[in-house]
Parts: sequence; structure tokens; C-alpha cells
Amino acid sequence: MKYLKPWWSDGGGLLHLTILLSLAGLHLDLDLYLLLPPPTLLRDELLLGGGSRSPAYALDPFPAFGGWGHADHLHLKGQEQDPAAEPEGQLLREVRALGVPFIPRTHVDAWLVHGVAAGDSDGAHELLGAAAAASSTGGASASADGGSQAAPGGGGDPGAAPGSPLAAGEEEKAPAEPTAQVPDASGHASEENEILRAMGHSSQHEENEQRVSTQKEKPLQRKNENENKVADKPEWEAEKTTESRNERHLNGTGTSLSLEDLFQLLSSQPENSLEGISLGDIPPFPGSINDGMNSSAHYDVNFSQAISHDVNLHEAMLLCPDNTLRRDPVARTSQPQEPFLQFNSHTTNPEQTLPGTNLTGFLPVVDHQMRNLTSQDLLHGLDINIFDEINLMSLATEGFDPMELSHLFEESDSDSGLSLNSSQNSTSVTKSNSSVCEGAIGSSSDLESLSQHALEGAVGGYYPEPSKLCHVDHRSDSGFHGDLAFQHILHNHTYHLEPSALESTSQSFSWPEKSQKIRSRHFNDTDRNLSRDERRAKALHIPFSVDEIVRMPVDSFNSMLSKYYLTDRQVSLIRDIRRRGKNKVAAQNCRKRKLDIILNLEDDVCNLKAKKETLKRERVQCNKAINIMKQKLHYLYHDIFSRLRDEEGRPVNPNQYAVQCNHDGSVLIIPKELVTSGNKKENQKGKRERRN
DNA sequence: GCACAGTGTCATTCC
DNA sequence: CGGGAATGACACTGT
Repeated sequence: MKYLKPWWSDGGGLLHLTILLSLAGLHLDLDLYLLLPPPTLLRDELLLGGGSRSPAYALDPFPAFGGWGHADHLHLKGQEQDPAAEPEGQLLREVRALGVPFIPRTHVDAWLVHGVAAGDSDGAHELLGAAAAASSTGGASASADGGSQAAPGGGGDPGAAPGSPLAAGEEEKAPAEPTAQVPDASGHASEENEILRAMGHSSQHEENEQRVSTQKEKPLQRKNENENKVADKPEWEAEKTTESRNERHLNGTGTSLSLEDLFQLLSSQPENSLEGISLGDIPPFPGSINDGMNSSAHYDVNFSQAISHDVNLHEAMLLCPDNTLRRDPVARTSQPQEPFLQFNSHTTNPEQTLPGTNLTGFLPVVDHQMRNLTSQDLLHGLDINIFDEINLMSLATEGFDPMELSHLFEESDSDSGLSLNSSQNSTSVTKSNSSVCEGAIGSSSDLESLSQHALEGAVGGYYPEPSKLCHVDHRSDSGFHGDLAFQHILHNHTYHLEPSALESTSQSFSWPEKSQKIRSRHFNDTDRNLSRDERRAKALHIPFSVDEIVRMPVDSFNSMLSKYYLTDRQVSLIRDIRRRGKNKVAAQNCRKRKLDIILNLEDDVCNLKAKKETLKRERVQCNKAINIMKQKLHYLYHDIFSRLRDEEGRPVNPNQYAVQCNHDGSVLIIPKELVTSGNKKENQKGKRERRN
């Protein structure tokens, strides 16, 4: 709480406060979701005519610091606004159709109170008590109003609102753990249980609301898809422009008292609570966050990029390794584990303090987990990769940026497309209209599923890995889970998740030291069914399947590109997909052909070998025949000469005479000398003839 | 841990 | 000249 003034006086929103506190201690990250825009933003929106839609902004939390000027007017509007009077305003429809997160006001209030308690200030108890008492007037209705408002807002994703039956089912377990394992909390166990039960009811109520909103959401999404074909602005641009609008819905209606009173109490706090604190004590935010106002705009407007905060936190950590990002020992020893205890002990009316929020069942669990970890324990496990993953998450949550996504995919190419989990996750979404939010809180297992579900929704098909949330989760205390609940508002319900994927995804929740390992395993499990191009296509919202893109004839392909409005990135990706697809088929054919050639050659070799054997056998047979003929000739010779007699009647010596057969058929017995000489002459004659 | 096969992709060439 | 096929080379993954 001490850090409130510098930021507030700087014009920034409460969000700054939470960021600052998150730097000093992990327990305050939750407050990142308190979207209280700086006065300039509010005025801008007023000028734009959006003020009437943002009762949440109607609050003037800084009366002691000058206020916003229009606060009263806005406040009246916000309180007068009847959810039924504007059930589906165009703006709201646009926002929901774009799947932009929508945070029920009640949750914001709950987190605010929680964040205050986590602030570990002496005045926090009083503030909490006062806030609870103040919210008792509007808190009860806030639970209902906030829930009803959350439903349409969460309509961007059926599981948007954290309320869920699952949470209700787990709510009995959740409170028991911290109570049993943390003796300090035993004194407040009953109060915790009451709170949790109360919030379980609220979450149940919200779930019912979400079911209604989910049905409304589908046609809206279709409408949005159709509009995308015509609209020049891609979704991600539209989302950016509508983020501020979404934020207006964050607080919903009805519970402004709790916030307002709290702020008044804060402003009326003695200055000693702010003593010794200056901006100089606060490590500057690097990068885009240059000053309080800018950072305020950055964080407040893009409340949905809760992870983005973490990215900046990471950057700050990198730039200021010795700064207070790592909680100082004093803070570590003095602050840990107190927030929830304080919160519980000083929340006289749980239902009003945390109206209708699913955080109820969740907080004790997180608390329990956090109790077992020091802030350093949590931060030590965070490496660059984790923050890079968080970057992915930020992409998913903040406006859809095809360029960045594409870069991400390119970077992830080497890791088997780590990029993203995709389609499989979404099945859980469709499945989890009831379960997504249910898991919102309830138990650690629910938390796992929640982290998964929340990821699924990121941005239409582009789903960061659940483990990323896990990393963030470790540092961000329960606040982040609130963001988790927001993330799945962006669900794209067009993708399917296999049941096995659900199981695997639930395993993805782990603490940092294990997350990398499990992350890769999870990715392998969940992303196995999608090629990289398919993931890329979904990430860029390519309205065609990869198969279509690849197999389509050239003419159809070109006409398709000209028929639909596609960004350069989309066209480039489509052409790449087609090229790679064609080449992939070509490579397959090439290999098949090569294999066929090899097989054919092998067949040829076999045939030739067989032929060789046959020829060998024929040769042997011929040789045998020749030998037989020689033998017969030899016998004939001997037979002839045995019968021949010379002029004196003596037998003719076969060694001196030879039988010569002439061409005319005559047979002569001539001396071998003549035969040899005659043969020589004939040979010489033949040679001469051949020479000539 | 290594070898190997299968696969996707890129670069290049050819048709 | 553009698109696609063919193919060598490389990297990655699973067995």
C-alpha cells in the first residue's frame, strides 16, 4: 500500500500499483487486472463517447489527488446503467465477437481487495474491512450483476468467466489444504471456508450465465468472420482498438462502492503510509514503459496482456539484476504468506468481498502453493525461455499480430513447431464451456486445467503452451489466475482437442524447474496432430485448409487469393503453404520413385543373375556336347584308319595321314605334312585376302 | 548414445 | 517468365 501514491499521483491506474508490488513481492501480481485508466485515457474515451459503456471507469479512485473530473458523471452513468437496458450493444457485440477478454467487475473488486490484503500494509486490514463493509451494500448485487455482465463479456469465450461447476465441485477440497498445511491459517479456517463456499455459489451462478452467453456468442463469431472478409482491418487490429472498450466492462456494475470506498480510505490514509517511498525506489520499467503515464496506458489499456507484464518484468529483471525485482530478504521474511491470512481474517463478509468470483476456491490453493515457495524460489526457475514463452502468451492475449506470430512460428520451427499448441486444446474449450471456468479455481488440478484452457483460447487458434502459464503462474500469485480466466475468453471454438490431449495438457502445469521438460512433452502430446503449416494457418486465421491450399488448381488458387481479402502475411503464408505442400508431395513422389527405381534395379540384378546362371548351364551343356562330338570324331578316325590300307597292303598310320573333307563332298587321305602346309598356305592366303 | 529410416524443408534445376 | 516437378542436401524425429 505504501507504493500507491507515487503511481497514483503520476496519473497512472491502480495497475501500476500492482506491478510495482509485484516487483517487490510476488503476492501482488493479481492487481495487474485492475483496470483503472489514467485520467487522460478516461477523458479520451469520454470524448469518444465510450464512457457511457464503461461503468467500471466511472469510479473516481483518486478524489484526494485531484480525481478525474468526470467521475461523478461517469459514476452515475455506471450505476444507472442497467445491464438489461443495453444487453447487446454494438460495441459489446464487437468486443465479444472478437473474443477479447471480458472481466466481470466483481472479479476486479475481489482482486483489488485481495491485492490490498497482499500488500501487507498495516492499513490493509482496515481497508479490507471497510471495503468489505462498503461492498456489502453493492456487493451482493455485484455478485449477481457482475455475473450477468461477465457472461456476455465472457461470451467471447464460453469459458471466459471463471465460474464453473468444476470449481464448485472442487471447492470443498480447496479450502481444506491451506487450512491443514498452514497452521497460521487455522484460526481463520472457518472464515475461509465460508468465503469459498460463498464464492462457489457465485461461480455457479456465473457459469449459468456463461452458458447463455456462449449460445449468443457463436452467431456473433460467425458474423465477425464474415465481416473479416470485407473489413480492411484484420482482427488483431480491431482487437487492439477494442481493448480499451473491453476494459470498460471489467468492473461491470453494482460494486463500485467497494472500490470507491476503498480508494477513499486509501486517500484518507495518513501520509505516513506513503513516507519513505518515492519513485526512485521503484526500478524503472524498461522498454516501452518509460514513465508512469505511458506504462499506465500500456498496462491498463492492454489489461488482457497480463503476460505482457511479465515480459516487461523480465526485461526489468534483465536490465536491473540487482534491483528489487528479486524480493529483498526483509520483504521476503516479513511478507510471505500473510496476504491470504489477512484477507481471510479481515473479510467479514466473504460474499461481498469476493462476490461471485471463482477465485474463491482457487486462492487457498495458490496460497498453499505459494507458502511452500519463496519468491526467490519462484523467480529462480524463470529463465529467458520462460519469458519468451510469456511473450508468446502476450501475443495471444494482446491484439492479434500476424507478424509477430509469424516470427514466433519461424523461431519455433527448429523445435518442432513448438510454437503452439493448437487445435487439440480447443476441444477442451468446446468441452469446457462448463469445465473451463470450472477449473478456474477450485483446486490445484482445476488450476492445471484452467491454465490449459486459458491458453487454448489465446487468439483464435493460436494457443500458447500451457506451461507458459505455469511459469507465469508461479510468480503472479492468484492474480494471474484471474488472467487465466480472461484468457480463455479468446477461445476459438472451431478447433478440436482430442481427449488424450486434455490429459496431457493437464500435466503441463508444473513449477518452473519441471516446466521445460513437461512443456516439451506436453507440446509433443498436444501438437502432434497438426503440422506446422496448419498451426501457422490457424494462427493467421487463414480461411482455408492446408489441404485445400495445396491441392487446389492454380487457377482456383489465384482466384481464391483475389476473391478473399487477405493480408500480405496471409497471402505469403498461403503461398508458402502451397509451395511447401507441393514440394512435400513432390518429395514423397520423388522418394517413392527413387525407391521404385532401386527396387527395379534390384529386380534387374536378380534377373541378370538368373540369366547368367542359365547361360552358364547352357555353356556347360554345350561343352559336354562338344566333347561328345570330339569323342565320336576320334572314334570315327580310328575306325576309318583301321580299315585303310596303303598300296602295299599295310595299315595306314593315323599319325602320318589325315582325313580331309572337301567342299565337293569328296574325302581324301593325305599326308599330314600336306595338310599342315596346305593349311599354312590357305591361312596365308586368307590373311592376304583379309588384308586386301 | 549411436545408427538408421522416415519425413519435411530448402535450394536448385529442369520442364 | 511463372508454376510446378524433380532432386540433392540438410535437419529433425522416432525407433
